[in-house]
Amino acid sequence: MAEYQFRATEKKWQAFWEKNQTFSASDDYQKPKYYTLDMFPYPSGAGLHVGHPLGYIASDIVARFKKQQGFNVLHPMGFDSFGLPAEQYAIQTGQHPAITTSENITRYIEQLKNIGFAYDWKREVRTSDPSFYKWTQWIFMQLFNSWYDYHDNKARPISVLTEHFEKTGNQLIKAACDEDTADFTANDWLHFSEEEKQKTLLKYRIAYLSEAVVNWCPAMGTVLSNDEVKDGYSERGGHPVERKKMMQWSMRITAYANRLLEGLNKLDWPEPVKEMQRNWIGKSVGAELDFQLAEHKDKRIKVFTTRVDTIYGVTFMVLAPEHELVKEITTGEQKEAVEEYVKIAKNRSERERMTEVKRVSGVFTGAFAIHPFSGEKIQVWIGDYVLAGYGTGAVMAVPSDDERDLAFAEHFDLPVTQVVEDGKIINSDFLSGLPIKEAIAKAIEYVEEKGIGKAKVNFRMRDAIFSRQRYWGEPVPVYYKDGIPYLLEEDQLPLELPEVDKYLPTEDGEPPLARAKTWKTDEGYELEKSTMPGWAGSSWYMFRYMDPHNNGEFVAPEKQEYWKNVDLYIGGSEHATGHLLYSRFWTMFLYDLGYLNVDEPFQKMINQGMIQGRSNFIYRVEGKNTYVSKNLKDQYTTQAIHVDVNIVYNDELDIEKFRRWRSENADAEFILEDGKYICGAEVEKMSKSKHNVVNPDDVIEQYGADTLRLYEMFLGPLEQFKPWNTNGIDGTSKFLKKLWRLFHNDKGEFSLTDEKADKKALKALHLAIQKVEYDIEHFSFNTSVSTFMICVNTLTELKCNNKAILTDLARVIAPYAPHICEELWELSGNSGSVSEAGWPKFNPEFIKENEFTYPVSVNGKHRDNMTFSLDTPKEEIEKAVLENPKIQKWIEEKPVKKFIFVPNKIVNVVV
RNA sequence: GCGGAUGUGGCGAAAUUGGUAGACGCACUAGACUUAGGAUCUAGCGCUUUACGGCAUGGGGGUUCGAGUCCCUUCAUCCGCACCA
Repeated sequence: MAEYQFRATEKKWQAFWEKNQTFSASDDYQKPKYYTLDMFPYPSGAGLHVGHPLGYIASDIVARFKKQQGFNVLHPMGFDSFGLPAEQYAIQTGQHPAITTSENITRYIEQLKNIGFAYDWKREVRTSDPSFYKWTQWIFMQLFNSWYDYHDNKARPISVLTEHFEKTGNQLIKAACDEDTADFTANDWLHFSEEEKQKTLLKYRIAYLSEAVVNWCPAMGTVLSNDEVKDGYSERGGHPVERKKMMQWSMRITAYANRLLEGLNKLDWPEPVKEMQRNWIGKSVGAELDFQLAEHKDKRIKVFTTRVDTIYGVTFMVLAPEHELVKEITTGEQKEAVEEYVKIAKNRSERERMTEVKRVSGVFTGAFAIHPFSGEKIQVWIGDYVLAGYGTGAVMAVPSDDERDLAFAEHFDLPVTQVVEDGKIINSDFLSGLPIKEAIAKAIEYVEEKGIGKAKVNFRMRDAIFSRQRYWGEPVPVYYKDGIPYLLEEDQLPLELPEVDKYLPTEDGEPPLARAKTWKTDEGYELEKSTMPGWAGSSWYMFRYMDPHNNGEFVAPEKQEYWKNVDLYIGGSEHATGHLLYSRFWTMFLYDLGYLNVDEPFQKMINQGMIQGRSNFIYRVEGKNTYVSKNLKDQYTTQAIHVDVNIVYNDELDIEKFRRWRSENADAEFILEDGKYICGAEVEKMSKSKHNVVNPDDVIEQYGADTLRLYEMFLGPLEQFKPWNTNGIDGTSKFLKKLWRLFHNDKGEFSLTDEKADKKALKALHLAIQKVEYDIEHFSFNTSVSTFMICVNTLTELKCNNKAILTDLARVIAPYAPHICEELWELSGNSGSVSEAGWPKFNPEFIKENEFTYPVSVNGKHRDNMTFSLDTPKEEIEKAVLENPKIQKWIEEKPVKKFIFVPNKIVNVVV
């Protein structure tokens, strides 16, 4: 019998789709649109493993399904191709990252095409391509040229701001700006020098230059992330790292904090991701208070608190060691101790300081502050549990009500005053007796009246540092004149990466771009040497797919208006606070300036779980080239060794392949159980060194792309993390063979008839149609595969060869297993792609029952099944049930208390 | 410490509104067929019991005629955030 030839068939249809551009999205604005997108991958040198396509398969199913339903589907793929690995490879080998990256992308595309995705490859984008990053640079220019107006709550051109300055100075403007921005009048502004004007504007620009604290590694000449610093030394190389202030580009994302928070409510996203973003933004409502210092009447310590009501419980204050007042207020006898403490704290990374909760440390500055309410003198300490970067870098300590303050007070024997009892304020003068909420309101009122402080909303989120001292990223389109940054002209974009001799920083610590022969404008001005971070390109790429070849705009307005935003976004939840927040920020910004008609990039999102590796082990008898099977290993002293999972089947080692795997295995000996060598197994991350990487190409070679697609979906719920295990794949492979046989007779000839359709067969088909529609709506792809299996089994049993039913079946399975369904569709006498054949209409008539088999219970325990037609009245059912001897047996002549009858569900007799 | 998730056969899992727990698949067992295949088909497959039954969704308790599902409590595993004032 002719079996299904998956290799030839899959290649045939992949070529067909490519030739006919079956999945190219048209700009047919009459049709309803559907935009489904995968988080684009970074093309790593290792290629795709079997875990990568999980989310891609899910979105591909949705894309194909929507296309069959008549939507104009946009389903593109591209590459996030700037990044560190290519740069590090370049440092080691001298190969230009562009070459490495392009080779990796070629491999990725081959692998992706092999799986048969319905991507519109004509729209592919690469963030490292100058035609793409031209627009990343262009967006940076818009960010530089804008400020955030809190009055209208949107970004506006910087020209509007300068007009304001010319008329009224900066005092009437509610704008997002640096903390230290001084007031000035229109007259002041007019008399500012060019330099002063530009420096002032920098404090307002959304993309701005300012000093930021970074982890600086002098030996490597680079900035390191918190992650790369361990105990004050670089993770790689072990060089000392210091916290250093550097001029860095930043993004004023904090201006958007409220909108980023509010916007979450209208998004159809997984609740945990929204929650993570809410926590990251970290809005807290409270007040900012000024504490006057006892010895320096002109100096004040500003604190932020959410609990003004506990003000009478303040018994001391703590400053971050980096706080600017520390030096000024420290008294002579405390000077040495304070300096010592500051020095130690400086060497500890932010992460360390935040991690070591239990270690209480601090030093008294010798200074006192005056309590603004009671007028008492309270001690001012420094302690590294207070972070310079959050709030004002100082706290009013309320040890009675805050655990950390209490630990500090107990450790240093500082006073504690109880101010809250049973949710009411006590020992607090005019606040005493009030519930917390009312006390907060009253205290803020009082504070504002007295000019001690004001109500304030504080955010945990900080502005995002945008500079990277790296080579393989977008150059920043900025040059410097007299130390002031200016933008290039638009027609100078893209500002392409220069050639450099090495991809390392220079000896004096400048970024790699400083190595370029000329990194200057035509007028001879120095260009910016840092590059943009990885998230720059990925923050707007979803709009580029709408119009990927446009050389005059990042996207044509009419195209963006049609495609709007992404209807369904699929990717990992690890991007919850990075990529997903930055893309929302840039989208809102571009919306404010009128370049987009949506203010959110991704309407709906789901997170696919990661697929982990499943490693296999063999057990080598110590000192010998002998391996013992898993269940006998306890009889020997053994050493577990990772074995390539690709030569193990259902945990049984293929000994012949093992002998060929490595030369030293050729004469290995084996101690078998039941004639087999059984391997151990463990779930670990997929990695080359653990020999547990499964390449989709190998699975496809052996089973076909359709089997891989079905199996990945069948593996379990999409969102769940799960180990890859090839053991179950035979099931889906068998299913496709059965599907093929359904269309063929015993001799293997294709044979369908036009005989009248069997009712049971119609029911089986329509149950499947209904189920698939439901499952795609609910992202429950695994149960759809089960439904297909049930349907095919039923139709096989019924010996169904009705053409109408089976061609409909091919249309229903097509989104999941497109290659085989295309072939069956064609064999059935149709031309063109099954993806253009529409979606079969679900008819509830075919699955309608006229009787129902009820589980009959007594006191909730199932005792029998009874079948009744749907129009049987309740009384008749009750009579029949009570007369059923099997039921009577359990009632035992006790009186019936209640008769519960739920139509189409259950019958329960309570006695 | 805070937050989130998850816990169901030998394994992956299903159960949409509280209504016959374990669909579907893997593995396993027995059988059939055979140009011997990692093929196909049939039957069985949670535990326990000769059987009728009884017991089972991490443990304990509760609500309900009825709980994997709701509530309380507890344990375990995984993930995220972390002195956030």
